[in-house]
Amino acid sequence: MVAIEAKDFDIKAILDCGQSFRWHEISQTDFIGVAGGQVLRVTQAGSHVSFHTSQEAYEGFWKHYFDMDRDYGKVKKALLKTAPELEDAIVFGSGIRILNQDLFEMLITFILSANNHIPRIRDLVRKLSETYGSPIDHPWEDLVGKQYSFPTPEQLQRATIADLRALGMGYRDSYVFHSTEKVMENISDFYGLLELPYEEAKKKLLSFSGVGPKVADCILLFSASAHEAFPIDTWIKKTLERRYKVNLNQTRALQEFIDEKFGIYKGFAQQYLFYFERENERRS
DNA sequence: GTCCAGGCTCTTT
DNA sequence: AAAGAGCATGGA
Repeated sequence: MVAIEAKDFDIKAILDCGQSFRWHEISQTDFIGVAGGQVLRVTQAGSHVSFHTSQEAYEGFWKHYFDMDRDYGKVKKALLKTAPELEDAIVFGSGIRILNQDLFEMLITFILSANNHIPRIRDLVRKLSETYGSPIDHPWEDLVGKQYSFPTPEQLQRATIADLRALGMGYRDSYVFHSTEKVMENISDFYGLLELPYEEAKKKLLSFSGVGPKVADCILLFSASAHEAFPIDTWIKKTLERRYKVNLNQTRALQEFIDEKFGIYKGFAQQYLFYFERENERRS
């Protein structure tokens, strides 16, 4: 087990802010989930965070996954400078961190997210993993059952469009199928996206079936540390409209407003706003 | 039954 | 460039 003292770390906020769909909430301070072919349990008591895994696995994978090398105090300070009115959202989501997840997993997951509810996205990702991924041994089966890795491109290529439709993903079946096919044409080129500047990477992602501006931004933000991405979805639209009285139809003007308001850390701003907006609606 | 969801594709102005 | 129709599925 790896125990650390962490600043700016709230496991519930991190795993419940819509960036990952592979975690089980045992309690608000106890989560079990899958990434990188491993199952991890994370428990938290105040600033005391325990990763129930080996030192090697933590250093070699999870530390980067949870973005532990970034100073979120600095991020929040920079955001508050240009957008002081964000304080309520930043305080509320103070422990959010943006995960570094697998690029292919984000591609497929966020294709599935389009025009869909979060619980159903979670369900589809689980079914995909159980059907095409690999089983992983872990000590918490009594709590969360058997766990499976998210399928690799090779594994997912075994699925036909009809297979995918049968899982319940609706019309997104062909998007998933064709995007997987495109990834398989040149896997190293696909993962090379991670090294490209944001604009170039986004342009490439937009050529994938089922990937539009919003989905591309989510993929880049959650797998490529592209914090200049600002995914604009239904929740963010509501927030921007209410807080800033912006005109959502004027795409260019909106983009300029976002750039100026949130600067180079706009991806983090988006996440604080998304979490704040969604959690407050849940309670009301 | 209607509305909507971390929107996209395709067609028409 | 911008706007509109259609889209599988399931929860509210």
